[in-house]
Formats: sequence, structure tokens, C-alpha cells
Amino acid sequence: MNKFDAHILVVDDDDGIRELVKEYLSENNFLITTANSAEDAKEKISIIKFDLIVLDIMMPGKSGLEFTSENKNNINTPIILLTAKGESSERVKGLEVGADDYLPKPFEPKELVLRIKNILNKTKSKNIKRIIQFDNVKIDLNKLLIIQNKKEFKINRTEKTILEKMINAPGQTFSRESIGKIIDIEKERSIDVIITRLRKKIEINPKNPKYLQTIRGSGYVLWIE
Amino acid sequence: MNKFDAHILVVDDDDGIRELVKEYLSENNFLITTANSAEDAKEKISIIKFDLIVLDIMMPGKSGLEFTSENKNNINTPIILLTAKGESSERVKGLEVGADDYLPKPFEPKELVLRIKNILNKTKSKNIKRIIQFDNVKIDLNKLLIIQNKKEFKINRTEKTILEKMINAPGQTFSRESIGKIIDIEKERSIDVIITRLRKKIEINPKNPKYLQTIRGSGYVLWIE
DNA sequence: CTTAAATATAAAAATTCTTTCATTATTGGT
DNA sequence: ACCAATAATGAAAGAATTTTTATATTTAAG
Repeated sequence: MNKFDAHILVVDDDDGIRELVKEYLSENNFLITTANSAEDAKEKISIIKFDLIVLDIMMPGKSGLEFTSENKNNINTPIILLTAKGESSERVKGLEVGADDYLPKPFEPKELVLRIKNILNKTKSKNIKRIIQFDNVKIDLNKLLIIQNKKEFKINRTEKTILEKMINAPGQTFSRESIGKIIDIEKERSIDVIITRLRKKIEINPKNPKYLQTIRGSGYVLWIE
Repeated sequence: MNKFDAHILVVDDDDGIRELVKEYLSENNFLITTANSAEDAKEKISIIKFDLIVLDIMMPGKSGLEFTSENKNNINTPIILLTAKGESSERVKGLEVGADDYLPKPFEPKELVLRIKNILNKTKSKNIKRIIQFDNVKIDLNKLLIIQNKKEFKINRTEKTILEKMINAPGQTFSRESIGKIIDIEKERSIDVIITRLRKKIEINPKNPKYLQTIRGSGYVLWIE
């Protein structure tokens, strides 16, 4: 939808690092705004709502720790701290005052991108998928429909609840017990039946499931993509 | 309360690392159990409920990734992966399959302790309420029970789903339409009926609701506190 | 105070979902 | 290849939930 994945504020007094980070993150499809001090950052967050802040701890004037401590509770934005190598006490404090993650310097840019993406994923708990498509199958949890090779199947509440979980954790195994907990069903045999029914809707060939597979001894898994 | 901060399972095929980690974490007031393979770990988690799992990615037999993927959904336990330096694709996968954090090897033990503490903190404060109490009423969504003045009522899935939403947005009005969407019910009259049933369980005097009130023309609201 | 619209409620009817059961198929280990 | 354990499945029984119906009650407005 948006051209950028997220809008990130990078705060560091060191021009070199700041520009390096900016460049690297930009290449990775983030929109970057920079600030060279906590005070500068403070001003910018009062104007723009960022998706995440990358913040150097050690800066002249107000430190990254102070900034985090003062602002974390007023804004909802996740913060990643850049900390000095070895100074683990800094990191402890950082997490204590509300930072979401930290990265000891010097760091690999890749690492930063990785941690950013991870946090954005977690905080964006709103990005729960409700409509997915793969091969010739479309699952629409809003309309409670599965369309498979032009055939249309209704799904019921139970099936919806299971799919909701599985779709948002593809490749992860769900034991019968855990599925039972999700949908408040007690008997494990009932879950077999529900899976059989689901397969008839999802699978081209239900007898030889491609997507909703059995993990013998463990449970079931949804493979998409 | 407990003598230890948390019970942690350390999984690594390398005896040296495993023992080193164990020793260091023990010194930091964690109770440590070890496993030397994913298979071994699997057995142990079936017996003991750990607070956290530290898991090497690269192991003979089942890899840490596979273990995470297969088990993350069935246990509720946070997982920290130990990954090879440089192998950032491993880390991406790790997070994708549900790991909560990772640490590239070689790592400083201090760093591990820090990340463990951070995760334990976060997971402790999941703020979705599932058990609440007010006046003489206790609602337990886990046990699917409402206890009101020593009377005990079962609640069904529909009721649970509605309460789940309302409890976490008290004071917010829910239109019949929005309730219907939550529980996949079409007819608005049916929702009247469901509310009536709920009131019999929650309210001391269902005819004169104190908690689950009607907002004429708009819907219903749950007032607690 | 009356009235019309909205809500409440009990009970029955209709529908949907869960469980059971009997049988067959598949899988992994020896 | 064989065995035992696990899983799949169709059909039917059993339970539970949703919807309808019919009637009563409450509310806001004039």
C-alpha cells in the first residue's frame, strides 16, 4: 500500500554513523528522518508519528537513555538503542526505561535491519492476515469463504478460528491439544474430524494433503508458499 | 517468592558451550536444565514447564529451527536462538518460525543474561486480561466460568468471545452489529438473547443490570470498576 | 399520559456443531 | 514385509447453539 515499509527516526550525534545508517536503511525500503540530538529528536516526534526510533545512547546533551525514559510512555513508538560495546549496564538501563531492543556498537547494518523488522512485526500485531491466496486457493476469513478451483465453500466459526491461528503461523505445528484449546473442544477425535472437513475445502486432493498436513505424533501444520 | 528467577532449558549439542551457559546462568540465579539435542529437549518440555528455552540452531538431528517451528505453538515458552555469526538468513527464519530473540555466536554470557531478562519481563506483562474480578463477580475466561455470589455458571464459546472483547475495552459500547461480527452471528435478535443469557450469569439482578448495560439505540457496554 | 420504537425474555423450532463409532488407510520401526 | 500405533473418514447420534415466535416491558418523545 505505502511506498515505504515504515518511517524511522535515526538519532545520533555522529554524522558518519547517522548517514551510514540512513543510507543503509533507505536501501532497505525504510523512509528515514534523522536527528542529531535528543532535543532535536524530541522536536521531531512532536510533529511526526514515527513507526520506530533508532537511538544512540551516548550523545552530548541529553542521553539516549534519558530520551527514552522521558518519552517512551508518551509515545507508543518502539525504540532500538545503540549502545557501546561492553557497557552492559547501559543496556540493562535501556531496557529498564522502556527500550524495545538494543544493538552493541559496532554493529552490522544487516543486524540492525533484522532487529527493526522483528520489532515492527511484533508491534504491528494488527497485521494479522485474514485473506490469503496461494496456488488456486483463496481463504477469506472475513467472508468465511474458501474458494478452491472455482469451487466455493463456507467455513464455520470453528474452522475460521483454527485457520486464523494457522494462517498467521504458517509452518508451525499445532498439536491436537493446542487446537482444542483454541476452539474449546475437548475430544481429540473431534479435531480429526474437523481437519478432514477442512481438507475437503482447502485441498485439491484431500486424500493427499499439500497444505494442511499431518505431523505424525505431533499434530497438524499449514504450509503455504 | 521462588528461590530462582526462572527455570530455563538450555539446548546445545556442544558440551562445552552447554556447560558454560549453564554455569553462567546458574550464577545469575536461574535454575537450569540442559538437553543435548532437539529430541532430548522435546522430551523434557513434555514433562517440565520452562519459563524460557535457549536453543542452539545448529545441531545434529533436528535443528533448532525445526524444534522452534514444531513446538512454539504448543508451549507458551519464549525461545532464544543461538545462531552462527554471519548467517543472517538463519536469524530471519528463526524469527519467522516464532523465536522471540536470537544471539549470534560467539556471544558474551552477559549479553545472554540480559536478553533473557528482557524477554522474561516482556512476557510477564501481557496485558490481555482473561480473569477479572469486581464486587462479587469473577469471570475466568480460561476456565470458562463466571462465579457470582458463590453461584457458578459455565460460559460457552460465544459468551467467552464476547466477554474477551468487552473485558479488554470496558466502557466501550458494542453495537449489535459489531458483536455479531465478532462471533459470526447474523441476526440481531439473537444477540439480545445472548445478552439476556449473559446477564443471568453476571448480574446479581438481571432485570436491572449494573455491569452489562444497554445503550438504547447503540448497543451494549460492560462497566467494571 | 399515550404512543411508537426499542429492548427483554421464555420457550419452541431449526440449525449447526461435536462426539461417537466402525472401518479403512497410512506410517514408522523392527 | 509385517506389526502396532496413529491417522482418516463417512455416517449417524447426541449436544449445543442460533433463530424464530409471541408476548411483555421499558424508554423517549410529544
